[in-house]
Amino acid sequence: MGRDIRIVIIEDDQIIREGYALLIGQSEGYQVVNSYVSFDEAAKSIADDGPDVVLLDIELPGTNGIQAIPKLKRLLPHAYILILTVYESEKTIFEALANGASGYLTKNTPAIKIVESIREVKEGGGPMSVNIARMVIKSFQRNQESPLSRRETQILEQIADGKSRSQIARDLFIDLETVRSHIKNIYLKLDVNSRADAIKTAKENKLI
Amino acid sequence: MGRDIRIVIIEDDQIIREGYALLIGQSEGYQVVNSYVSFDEAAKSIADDGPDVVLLDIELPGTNGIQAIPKLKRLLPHAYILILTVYESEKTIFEALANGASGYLTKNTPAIKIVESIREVKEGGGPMSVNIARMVIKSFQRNQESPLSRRETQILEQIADGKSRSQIARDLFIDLETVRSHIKNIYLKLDVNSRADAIKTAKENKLI
DNA sequence: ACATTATCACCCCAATGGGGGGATTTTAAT
DNA sequence: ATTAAAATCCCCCCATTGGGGTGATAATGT
Repeated sequence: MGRDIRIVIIEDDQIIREGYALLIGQSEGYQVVNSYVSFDEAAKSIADDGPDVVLLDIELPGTNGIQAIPKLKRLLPHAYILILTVYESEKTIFEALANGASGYLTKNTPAIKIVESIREVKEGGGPMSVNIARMVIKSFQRNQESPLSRRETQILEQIADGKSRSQIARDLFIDLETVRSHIKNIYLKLDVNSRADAIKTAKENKLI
Repeated sequence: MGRDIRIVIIEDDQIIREGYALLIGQSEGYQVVNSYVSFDEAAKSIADDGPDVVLLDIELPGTNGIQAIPKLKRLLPHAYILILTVYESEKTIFEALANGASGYLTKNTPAIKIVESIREVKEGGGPMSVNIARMVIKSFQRNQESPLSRRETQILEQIADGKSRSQIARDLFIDLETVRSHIKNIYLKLDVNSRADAIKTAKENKLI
């Protein structure tokens, strides 16, 4: 097999930081090359550490973990970033993933699973804690009890794609007035009176 | 602990179907209550089986797995659906999750992992194969080399939310003309000349 | 058979969107 | 310190759109 997986840990809590370092360092094929208490500390020399995987906490002094992700990406274009945190808010998770994190583990994750996830992420996987995976999957799912009919949902999707009434009419092979009528009914059902509000309400209720 | 987890398998390949049944039936706390070769077969009596978890294949004769998900949901509002398939196309995965699947495993998944995933899904988790998780996470990630500036990206997001120029101007505390100017530049950079095309191009390239 | 859904019609008018042509200042990177 | 990029703002034009009313009729499905 190849050389050790090089790991850097960024975590402000000393106990946790050293705990991880010890845990991972003991595992065959893993090498903790450095660890930092903050991103701001890490920024100076992490490029020289040349890690394959960065274990990153969210709550950090100074630059927080979310903000740190794109900066790390610039310093280490080929490294994978694995979030390891107690934060479980939907917003935080999606921000982390959108910013380029390759995995998201919560701190209750068993030690073996953490070590395993580091390998997984290096091999192109996307490790997630079970609760995180649930939230991620839920984010894909539509509301089953939508008040909108199929046609209305379809038209609302096109509206969310920025299409004008006439474009929608052309695309669906129906009359302009029909589109208008559908949109009116959508507004009625969602209790809104503009495209923007319709899209907002629809997204909030996962209708589209 | 509680009673056994009740499982129904829908899978057209006899070897695989019986293999799963045997594998899962042997595990402590798991009970395969029935298995079917297609959804159309299952539809008749699956409600009487009262499963907690349905293992569902995608490629099925008649109603395919994707189409079957919402129908299963109606027949079994409280059951979890776990996709177990060889299909790994992005479209299929997202359709399955959007339709209400609670997990997505590929058939190369080790036997132990399958059994574990059934429990996980019943406990509210969202099990995924590593390759699936990678695709799901990737779907959240933005294109790092966006040609758009921050402000432009922000404004394009608002456009995708259906907002008018004046609404955007109000929300960002800038002049209407500034918004106009930004939109012009967005159109230039994306080589489009309408909101709809801008949104389309942006989504295709994961700029928003 | 009855309610929902889908379709189409015509009234009005302010606001919008997109195509031009610019300029200036602030910010960031080198 | 220089310079490029980004962000801000200002005019012109005008066809199209979007939203508010107030309807009708045919198709669909439960």
